[in-house]
Amino acid sequence: MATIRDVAKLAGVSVATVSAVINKNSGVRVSAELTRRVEEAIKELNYKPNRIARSLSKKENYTIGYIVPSITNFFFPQLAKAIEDIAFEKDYGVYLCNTDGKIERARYYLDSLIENRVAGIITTLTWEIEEIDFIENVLSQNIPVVGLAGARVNGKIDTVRPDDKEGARMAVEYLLGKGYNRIAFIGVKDSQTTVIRLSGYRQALLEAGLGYDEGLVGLASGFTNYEIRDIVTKLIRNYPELDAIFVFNDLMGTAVIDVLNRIGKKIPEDIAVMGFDDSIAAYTFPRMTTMSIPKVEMASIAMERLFKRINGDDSSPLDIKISPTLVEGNTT
Amino acid sequence: MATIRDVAKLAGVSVATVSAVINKNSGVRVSAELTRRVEEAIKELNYKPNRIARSLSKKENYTIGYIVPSITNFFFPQLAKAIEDIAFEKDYGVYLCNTDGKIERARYYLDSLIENRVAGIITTLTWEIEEIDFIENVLSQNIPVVGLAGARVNGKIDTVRPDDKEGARMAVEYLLGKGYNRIAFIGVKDSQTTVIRLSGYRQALLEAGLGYDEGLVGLASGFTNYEIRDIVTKLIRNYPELDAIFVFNDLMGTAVIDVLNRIGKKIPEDIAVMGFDDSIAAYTFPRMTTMSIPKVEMASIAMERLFKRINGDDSSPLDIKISPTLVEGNTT
DNA sequence: CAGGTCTATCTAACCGTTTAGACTCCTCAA
DNA sequence: TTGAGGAGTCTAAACGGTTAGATAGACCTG
Repeated sequence: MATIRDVAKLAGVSVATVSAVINKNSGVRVSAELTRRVEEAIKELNYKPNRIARSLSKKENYTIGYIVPSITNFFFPQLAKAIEDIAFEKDYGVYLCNTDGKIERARYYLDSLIENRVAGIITTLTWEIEEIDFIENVLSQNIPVVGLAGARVNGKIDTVRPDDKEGARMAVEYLLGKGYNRIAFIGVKDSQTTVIRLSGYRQALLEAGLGYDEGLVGLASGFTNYEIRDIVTKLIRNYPELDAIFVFNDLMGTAVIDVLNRIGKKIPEDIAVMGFDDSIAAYTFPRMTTMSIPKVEMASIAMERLFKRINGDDSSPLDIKISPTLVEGNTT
Repeated sequence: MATIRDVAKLAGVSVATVSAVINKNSGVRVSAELTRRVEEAIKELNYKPNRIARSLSKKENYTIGYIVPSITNFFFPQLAKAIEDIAFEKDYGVYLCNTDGKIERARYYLDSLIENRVAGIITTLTWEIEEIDFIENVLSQNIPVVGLAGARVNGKIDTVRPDDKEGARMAVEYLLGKGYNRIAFIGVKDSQTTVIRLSGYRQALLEAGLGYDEGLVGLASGFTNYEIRDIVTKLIRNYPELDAIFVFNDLMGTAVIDVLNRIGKKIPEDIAVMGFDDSIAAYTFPRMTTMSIPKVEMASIAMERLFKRINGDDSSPLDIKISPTLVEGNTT
C-alpha cells in the first residue's frame, strides 16, 4: 500500500508538501504546480492516507464507542441509527459493542475502547454497582462517557434518559382512567430500569387510593417466552379479576400478548396490555398501547453532550430526563 | 496517559522487556523478577497499551467493518449481533456503517474503512452496478470483502446469502397449495433482491400453469406506509378477486397488514399475507407466515469466509446460498 | 545594494508500539 | 582454560503520518 513517502518521491516533493496538500485547510500554502503534481501522484498510486498513523501522530481518533446491552432488542437499533447518523455528519466512526447483557463483556469492551483511544463513549448502563469502577477507569484516562437510556450510575457522567418513573406513572394513570383497576406489572430481574418503572407504577396506584400489592409484580430473568408464560399464568390464577398488564417494554409486551393469545384471553376485552418504549408497538396487530420514548431526540442530546466533553467542556455532569408520551393502540 | 516508556523507566527495564511482558506469548522469555517489576509498574501507572501504535507497528488492525443498508430494518440487527459475537470471540472490533440506503454513504464508508486499514469488510450489497468499482477499489488495497445477504455483485468476492429465488418460489408454491390463486407481489424499486424474489414468484406461477401478470406486481420506493397503502388499494381495485399478497420482506409485510386492517379486510379470510425473512413475523399478532432465513448460520459462514481471506486464502470466490424455510403463521 | 520580510518548501524529530540484532553473562564440554 | 551456545536483556530502527523550525529565494525598501 502506497505511503506518503511514495507519493512525495513520485511527485518530486517532500512529505510535508504532500501532507499539506492532503490537509488543504491546514494553513500551509502550496503552489498550484506542486499541488497538481501531488494530486497526480496520489491518483497514480491510488494512495489512501493511513488514519492509524494519523491518529497516532495527532493523538486524536475520530471514533466513538457505542456500548449497547442488546442490539436485537428493537429499541436499541433505533438509538444506534441516530447515533451513527450524527457521528457520520461529524466524520466520526462508531464501534459497535454489544454486551448481550453480560457484564464481563461490558468490561472487555470498556477496556478495549480505552486501548483504542476512542474519542468518547456512549453507553447504556444496566447493571449499576459493578459498572461504576469501569466507568471511572475510563474517565481517569480522559475519555468522556455519556449514559444513554438505562439507569443513572453516579454523578460523574452526563446521562440522557427517559423519565421512566413519570412515564410509568402516566401509563398506569391512563389505564386507571380507562377503568382498569387490577393492574399487574411485569419486568426484568436485576434491572435498575425495572426498579424505576416499577416505582412509577406503584406511585400511580397509591395516588389513586389503590394499594400496592407485590403479588401483582412479576419479574423475569430475560425475554424468553416460556418464563413469561409462567409468570402470566400464575398472575391470572392468583388474581382472576386481573384486567390489565403493564409490561416493562414493548419486546416483553409482545411475549405477553403471545401468551394471552395462546391461553385464549381476548385483548383488550379480557385483559389489556400496555408496553413501554414504542420500539415495536407500531408493528403489532392490534397495535399495542405504549409510552413512546423520543429516541432520536434522546440520542441527539447524548451525542451533543459527548462532543461537548470531547471538546474539553468539564462543567458538572447533567442528568437529563426526557418525558415519554402516550401512544394509544388497540390493546387497551 | 502513560506510555510503554514510562512503564520501562519506572520498572527500571527497557521497553523491549515491557513489550515482552505485555505480549507473553511472543516467545521472548523474561525473568520472574523483571516480570514482577513490570507488572507492578503497569498497575501503578494504570497503563493501557495503545492499540493505535500497535496497529501501526504491526501493520495489522483487529477491526472489521460492517456495512448495513438499514440498521432499523429488524432483519439486520440480527445479522449484526451474529457478526459481533463472532468478532468478539476473535478479539476483533466491529465498525458499524449504516448507509441508510444511500450509495454516497456506502462510498464514504468504504473509503473510510480503507483509510482505517480494517482487516476486512462484511457488506450487504444492494445497489449493483455502481458498487462494483468501490468494491474493486477495496480489494485492490488487499482488504477482503464478503457479501452477506443482498444480491450478488460479481465473481470477485465471496457472497453468502439466502436462496431468494427458491425461497420465493417455495412461498408462492405454499400459497397455491393452500388454495390461493390470485397472488400479488409487493417489493421495493431498484432492489436487486426484489428482482430475484420476484423471479421466484414468477417461476412458481408458471410452474402451476398460471400466467404471470405484471399488474399484480407493486413496487414501492421505500417502506413508508402511505405509499404501500396506495399500492395495496390499487391492487384490490384492479383485482377484486385478489386473495393473497406475498410481500418482499417482513417489515413491509407489517405495513401491508396495517393497510388491510385499516380498509377493513380480514386476514387471512379475505386476503392472506405472507412475508419474507422472519425478522419480525414472530412478534406480530396474528403471527405472520414467512420464509425464515437462518441468520446466525449465514453470518457465521460469512465471517468464516472473511477470516479465511484475512489469513491469506485466495482461492476463487464462492457464492453460497442458504435455503430459507417456511414458518407457518396465522395470516395465511 | 545590504538587510529585512514574506512565501514556498524542506528536513528531521516525534507519536507509542514492535522486533531484529547486538550484547552480556553463564554454563558446560572438550 | 577456552570457546560454543543459550538465556535474558537492551538498543535502535522501523511503522506512516504531522509539524516545528530551518532554509532558500523573491521582493521590497531606505
